[in-house]
Amino acid sequence: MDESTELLAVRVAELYYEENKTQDEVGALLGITRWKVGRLLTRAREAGIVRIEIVHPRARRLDVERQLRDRFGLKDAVVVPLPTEDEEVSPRVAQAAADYLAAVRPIPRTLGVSWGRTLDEVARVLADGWTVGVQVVQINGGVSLNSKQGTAAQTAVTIAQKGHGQATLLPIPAILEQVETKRAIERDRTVASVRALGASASAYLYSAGVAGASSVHVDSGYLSESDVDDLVAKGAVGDVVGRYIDSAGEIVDSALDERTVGIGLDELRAADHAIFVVAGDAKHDVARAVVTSGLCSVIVTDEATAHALLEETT
Amino acid sequence: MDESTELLAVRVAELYYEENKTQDEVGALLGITRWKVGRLLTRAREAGIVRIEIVHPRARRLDVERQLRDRFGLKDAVVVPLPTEDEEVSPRVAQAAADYLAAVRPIPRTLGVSWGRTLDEVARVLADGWTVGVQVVQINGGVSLNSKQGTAAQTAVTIAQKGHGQATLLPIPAILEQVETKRAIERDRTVASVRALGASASAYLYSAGVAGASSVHVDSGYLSESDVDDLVAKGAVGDVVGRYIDSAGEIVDSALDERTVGIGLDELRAADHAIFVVAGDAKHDVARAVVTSGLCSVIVTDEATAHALLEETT
DNA sequence: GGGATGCTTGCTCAGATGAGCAGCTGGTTG
DNA sequence: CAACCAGCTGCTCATCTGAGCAAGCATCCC
Repeated sequence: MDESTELLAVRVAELYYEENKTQDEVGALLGITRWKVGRLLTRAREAGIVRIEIVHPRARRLDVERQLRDRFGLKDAVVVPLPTEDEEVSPRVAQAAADYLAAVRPIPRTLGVSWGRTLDEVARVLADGWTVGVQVVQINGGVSLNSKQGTAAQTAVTIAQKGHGQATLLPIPAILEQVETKRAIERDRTVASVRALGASASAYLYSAGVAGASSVHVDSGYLSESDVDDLVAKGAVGDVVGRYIDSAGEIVDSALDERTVGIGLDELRAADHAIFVVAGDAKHDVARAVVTSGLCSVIVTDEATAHALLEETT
Repeated sequence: MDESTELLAVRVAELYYEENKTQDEVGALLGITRWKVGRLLTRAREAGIVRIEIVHPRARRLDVERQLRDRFGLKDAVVVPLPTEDEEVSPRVAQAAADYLAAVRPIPRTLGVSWGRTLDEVARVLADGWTVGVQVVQINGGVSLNSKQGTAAQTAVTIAQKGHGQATLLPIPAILEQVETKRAIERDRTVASVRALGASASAYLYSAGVAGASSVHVDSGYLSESDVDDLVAKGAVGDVVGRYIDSAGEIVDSALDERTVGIGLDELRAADHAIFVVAGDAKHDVARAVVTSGLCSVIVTDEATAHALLEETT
């Protein structure tokens, strides 16, 4: 588009969009036909001279969502735009996840949930009465070894209460010290029944953690910093439902994995609705591992993460 | 608009504007009628959820222009939007002034110009061949007492050359030390004829200076800093074609004014096209004085200045 | 309780708009 | 020099969209 055409397009756009004139009127005013006006408007939009944006905390990026679905064979994707100011992204992603959860059809009777800061936020912003009579099951161990115990249970309970249903907790440590202890616990009738209920869930909601010193597992005392360093050295990028995976989505340390209580990755991969919620720049690598290895069927994330996933050379 | 309506409006806007669906399709997709879709779109635009902006260095703010015209009884107004990044406004305003000048109808045969940094920029960006056979006349004295002599002449000459016409200069100081000298000079046949030509111009193009230590008059040695301080003490807000005015647009110091060579303010007020170009936050006060006292019939400025003018309580 | 009021809804209809087409123009190539 | 191609122009026609209207609905006030 040469300069004079561009300038004309600007004038046309001003009269049409800011002055609310019809294309006919604009044409008469500038001495051109209404068809030319229409064509100039199209070109102005394509050239980005006219920018139409939807400014709302709960807006979504449908084009990016489609790309994610296509590229990774996802059932669905929800991408939230980045806030303009120095606002946080995680509340927006959490809100989007809550909205998505409330809109899942068929309505999940049984919902398997993981825990963590992200899911906590989701539970908090979930609308009261988002469904009726849901059965929420915790899918991985979540009793903390230090002060912050209870948040894992809190997440599941909140989601259940707001869905006018009930929560079934898995009140055991996420990672045990001995394989034998883990096996013994899993043989326990109560625990086994919770695991079975979890396995039968029609939808799962979970997030991921980054492998590093700030991991929740270090924080809550299941792993030492050096344990995590070892995992990273072996290629770990983060954890999903307590299990550490590498960039290909494979278990990094099978011995550790044997001591980890909760749903298996294959169960997630086989699930109808495996809703993966992830926000923030630190989690791009884990997110990529999860998405490329088919660990989720639905992703809820922010635009920056989505672009990071898509930029990867195919 | 309550929350759920707003959320619906966001979804509607996304599908309509980002996915390019028809209102009918959007309605079908969301289970509402197409009329409701249309109404939601209107409300979304009104509520600012959908923001349509025209991003172009030569875009204008027609709504603000209208307000300026109405409020101050101007013949015309050109308002340029503020650049988003840390770009300068003055090139944009200069470009707008050049565009405006080239579009003035009837085409001015004789154009009176002032000088200064702003007009210099206008001259520089003016399109070659913006008109044919124009007669450009300098309307106020412009021989500098120090190094930068020639820029005043340069401005007029450039505008004339690009308009395939010729420039008539006023090669005498802007302000003389003695009233007698000024009178004597004005009696000179050559000077008088230039003044007469200037008075007969069908359009004037000029800017304004801020009264202060950084004034061009101090810079070029016509006035000392203390002279300007005195003027400010007497209420001067700035100068127009070399003459210092107060916020009411009145001459501040008639003795000084008597020593100032060039067109009189009344001649500007009487002119058909008195095009006033002003950019930058520092000049809001002078701009207000010029505009409220009828010194210009056309203003070319930036959005910030325009808003400053309009905010003033009536 | 009854009526008035203001808001929303679905509709008709006219006006606005985009897709597609044939003719034209200007520049390029053999 | 003629043929060709790409891009632009003005047009028809089908579709899309907004204005305006009457009915439905909830709310408020006496």
